[in-house]
Amino acid sequence: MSVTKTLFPLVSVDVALFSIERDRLGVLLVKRANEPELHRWALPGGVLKPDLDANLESAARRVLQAKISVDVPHLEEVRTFSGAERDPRGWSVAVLFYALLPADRVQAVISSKIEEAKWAPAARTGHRLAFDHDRQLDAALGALRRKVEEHTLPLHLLPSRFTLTALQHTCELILERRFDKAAFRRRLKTSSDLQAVPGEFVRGVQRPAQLYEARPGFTFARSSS
Amino acid sequence: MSVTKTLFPLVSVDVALFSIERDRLGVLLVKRANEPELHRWALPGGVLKPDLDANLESAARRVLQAKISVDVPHLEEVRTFSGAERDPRGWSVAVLFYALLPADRVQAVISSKIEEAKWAPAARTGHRLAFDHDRQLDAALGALRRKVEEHTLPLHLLPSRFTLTALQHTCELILERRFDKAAFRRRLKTSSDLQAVPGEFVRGVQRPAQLYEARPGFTFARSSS
DNA sequence: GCAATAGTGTCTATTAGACAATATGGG
DNA sequence: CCCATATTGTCTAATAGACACTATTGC
Repeated sequence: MSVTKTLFPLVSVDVALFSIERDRLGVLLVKRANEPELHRWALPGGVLKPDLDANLESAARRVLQAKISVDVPHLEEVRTFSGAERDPRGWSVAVLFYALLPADRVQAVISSKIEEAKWAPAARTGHRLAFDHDRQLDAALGALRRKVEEHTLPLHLLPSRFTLTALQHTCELILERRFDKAAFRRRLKTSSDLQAVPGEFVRGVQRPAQLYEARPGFTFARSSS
Repeated sequence: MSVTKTLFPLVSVDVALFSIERDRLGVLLVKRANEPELHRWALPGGVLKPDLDANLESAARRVLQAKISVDVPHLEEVRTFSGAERDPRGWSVAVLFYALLPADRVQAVISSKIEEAKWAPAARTGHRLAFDHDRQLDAALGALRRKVEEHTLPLHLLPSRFTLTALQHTCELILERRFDKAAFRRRLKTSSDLQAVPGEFVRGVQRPAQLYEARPGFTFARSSS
């Protein structure tokens, strides 16, 4: 093992990519094609390349592009995972991001994938993931839920135009909890995140439902500084 | 410049150490003793040493110990700052933490310091800090304020025993906003974070004030996962 | 008693949840 | 008309802020 491995940590990014699929909150898993942890399911991730990446967030976008050919509308840092034990290749730092993908682009991801990939229920994947990715997924899901819990709207998980019922249903899938319809809508009325699309409705065997879209400038990111 | 510099990023940790001093929220600044940014005030920080550090949080603790000989009761990751431009030495990743120091240990830090250090008002230091540390301090202060805003008690900024008035005053200094006394105390009564110390009071020219302490197991950390 | 701060009680405005009522298109 | 779902209204409980009141000590 070279000297650099003990003096420089391995820096990588991992991404928990969330979307709504099969009426649940799903996370994208990829099957590892290399040692270590060959053939085990994992969050998409990759090693930072300073010559290619402007910063860690760019690295995360590059990884998603390389593994599953997808551009995501929202990407946010969660936290780091570090130490000598988490990866057998040596002392490593993984910077975890989560990303949101609109539900209407779920199929595109699977069909354009480069490596073997699949959607799994975010809360219970049914696999033991590679490395510390089970903990990472827990942390990413916790971060997403906290945001929605504090009333930030996960609009990036929806098509560009959506009904209030669809939005409520999305929040319910994330938090695994039902909301009261009247209270939910009352809150949205006083929010500046949404605007109705005049004259646009979804029709069915019932009263037409008004379509809404995100106000220009809407962002899921926290008002950090 | 060696090849390693372009293949491996420089990984370092920076710490915004907060405390209450001179009746305000202070942050500890150290004067840089080396190039680059020689003699400029900065957040204490240092390069990760995989042979010494179990993980990034340990690295942050080691840096505080080395620069100002202090052990902090609370340390929490904020986010990363990364890219080729933030440090003239090359592509770098800085992992930012904030730390809380009890007010009764403020003097000890300054007197035991190894490098030149001082406390400055956290919200307006009065300096342009080295590298991107102005942005880092903004982010750390934002993270601390969000926590207090969502009703987490910054008990690590107080002595082990304190009055409710002192606790309220600390919160007010952090958020730069006054609270209503009755509402503040009502909230604390239903919280499980505090317990009265039976028979312990602070006496003065007024009615004695009950002393409180943190319940065993209290933590300022977020219930992440 | 007086000053000073500790600690409590009360009123009101706001908000969330429960639940019911009304609206409107397709068949 | 009937069904299904959209959308709105009402009642109530919980909570936060404003403000005032009472309590207890040193002097």
